[in-house]
Amino acid sequence: MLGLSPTTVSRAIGGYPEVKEETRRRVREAAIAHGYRPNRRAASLATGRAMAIGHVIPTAFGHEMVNPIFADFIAGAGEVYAGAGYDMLLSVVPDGDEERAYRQMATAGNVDGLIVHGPRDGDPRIALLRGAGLPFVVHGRAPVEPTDYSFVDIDNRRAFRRATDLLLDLGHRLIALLNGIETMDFARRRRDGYLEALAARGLGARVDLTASAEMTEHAGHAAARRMLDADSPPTAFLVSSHIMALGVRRAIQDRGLTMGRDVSVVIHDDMLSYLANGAPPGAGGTEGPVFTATRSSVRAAGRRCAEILLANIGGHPPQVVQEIWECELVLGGSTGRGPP
Amino acid sequence: MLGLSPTTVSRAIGGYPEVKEETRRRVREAAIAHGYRPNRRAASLATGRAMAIGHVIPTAFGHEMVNPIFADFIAGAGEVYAGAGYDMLLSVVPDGDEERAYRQMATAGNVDGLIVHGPRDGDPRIALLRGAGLPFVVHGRAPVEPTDYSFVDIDNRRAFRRATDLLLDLGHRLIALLNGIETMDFARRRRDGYLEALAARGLGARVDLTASAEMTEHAGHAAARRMLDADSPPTAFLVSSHIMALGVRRAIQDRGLTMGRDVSVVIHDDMLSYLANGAPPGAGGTEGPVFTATRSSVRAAGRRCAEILLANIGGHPPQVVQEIWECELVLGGSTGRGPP
DNA sequence: GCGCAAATCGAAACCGTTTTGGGCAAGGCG
DNA sequence: CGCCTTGCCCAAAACGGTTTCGATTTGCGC
Repeated sequence: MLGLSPTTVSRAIGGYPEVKEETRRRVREAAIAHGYRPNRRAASLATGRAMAIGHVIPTAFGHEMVNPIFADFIAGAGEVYAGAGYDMLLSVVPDGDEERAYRQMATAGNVDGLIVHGPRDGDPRIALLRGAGLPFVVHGRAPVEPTDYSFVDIDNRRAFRRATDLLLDLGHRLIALLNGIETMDFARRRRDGYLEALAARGLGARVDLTASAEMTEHAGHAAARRMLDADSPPTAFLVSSHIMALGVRRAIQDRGLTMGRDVSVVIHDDMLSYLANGAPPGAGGTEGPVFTATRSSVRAAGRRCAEILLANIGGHPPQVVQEIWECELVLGGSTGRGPP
Repeated sequence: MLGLSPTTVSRAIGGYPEVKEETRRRVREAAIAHGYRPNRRAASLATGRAMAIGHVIPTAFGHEMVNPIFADFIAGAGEVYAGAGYDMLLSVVPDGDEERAYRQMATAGNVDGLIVHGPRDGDPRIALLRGAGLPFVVHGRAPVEPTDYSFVDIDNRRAFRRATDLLLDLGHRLIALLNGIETMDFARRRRDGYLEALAARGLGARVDLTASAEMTEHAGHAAARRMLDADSPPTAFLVSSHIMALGVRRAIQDRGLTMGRDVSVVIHDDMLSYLANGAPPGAGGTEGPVFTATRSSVRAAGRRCAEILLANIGGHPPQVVQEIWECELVLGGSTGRGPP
């Protein structure tokens, strides 16, 4: 249309210096006027870069459950991708097929890198990806101390150690732990922190005061109800997720008890956007946090993982970045002194 | 490696008939032995089909909010894509940039179709996509009666009409509506159903008993609290989302009232996997629903949208499929008789 | 006016597939 | 034996860009 070669058009749009400014302007104008945009697939083929990042999100641990933190994590990562011109490729797979999905993404060459979510015991994915030579960043980390890959994680052990210490300091002795499924690394570490705090005061954990389940409202309710109905019920709960804690609160109220007075609750808060713990930032309220919580934004983690991955893809040599974030400990209305 | 041409390899793997069975076997074995997999981008370029579906998920309505129903919707759609060999391309964009994101996906040719989420007043996206000649399916529908595009929606008006009727039948007269943001089509229709039910009994809506906000726990709490503190507070709440209702329940309990006895609540339940309303299927409990609810699985909607879209892409001629699903009305413990 | 560097552009190769249009041998039929 | 089909395979042309290499023009110093 403009009497120019594909070469020049490509260079004009790509911002290369060897085209006259006026030509570039003409090309740009014609492009927007006619809605022309370079075909991503063809460009990818030519450059060898897919300009896309893959996320594999597992669904179901037996049930049809999708972890609600993904929405926020993905939102965070997505912001970064969008800013850098990358696409996000999502693969939703049943829990067992996960490995196949990773392998497929790695070899089919339609992503330049991967984010690995929630590593588990003896997770085969990391070895697999390292073998495939594809850059990746892990959200969380594998149980054995990793040495040579990038990850972003929170200090789960320390967070739950501090939370347990807080409850102990308040005078609680019967502290229940409502954890996620303990084949997941984060749940394992939280349990360790909990046990460590108890042991430091010469206390042992009572088996009937710990539960490990999917982090749903229902599971929280069921476990809390069972414990509250037993002999010598707990006076405090340590709960691994906000959503689970909603079920705990319901169970407490079912029994005619008041949270924060009769029973204390400390949660871990991922700062999900639709589930602010108290007034969300910017709402301008004076309302404090509902739950006392260890907290760390999963959305920020998504952003950070994406940044690290993109840096690893773009800039050589690939840097190994390992970040372990400290959680904030916020005091809310859900904790009070233990029984005398 | 096998002394075969690319042609034959392509046909062997693609399952075309003009290759000897024994050759096909050799190719297959060599492929898995060496981890060969056809490059998706090159294949896409050659065939003209991207083998990917785009989803644009808006973040923030001013705040940094990502709608929690996306996780489940996407999980449903993802199942279908995976089964058909399609990828899912996600674009997370700030609310205003949505249109640009759609246009980009449409013209860059890296998707074969799109799912449009949550259409709004005078939504430009539909016209835009129709112009681009890209197949799409809308989750929800536009306010003006659509004629020629596919969508899957629930009968929001009827659901809220029935819910309101239920509360009226129970003797409630002061019924509050806690709705989503009413520029969204679904929220508009729910309001219509609510008003229609009131009008049918000669009742008008009190402005101070309706609220329209982001569907967060906090917004639900704030609105319910405000209403409960006012003169002649409502005896029942109609709440547009489960999460919002958690805030309502908290507000009710803050006031020392009991949900289901002092104040009734009816919600709309999207059946999110991590937020089962009562015992999730398969849990084997005898516990009934916590909330009385109109309900419809958003995950099923995701599956259905994906099916329709893939059918439209694969089979010609493109069929327009328009489905309006009826919600189930389930009775839970959150509703009781109104004041005498 | 000449030589040389810089600016500007184009031709052609290439990315890794799929698909079209044969080619060649074997087999069936008259 | 010649012809036609069938079975199996390959060469080459797309697909729509990017990039390398080279050509032509322009600018500048002398």
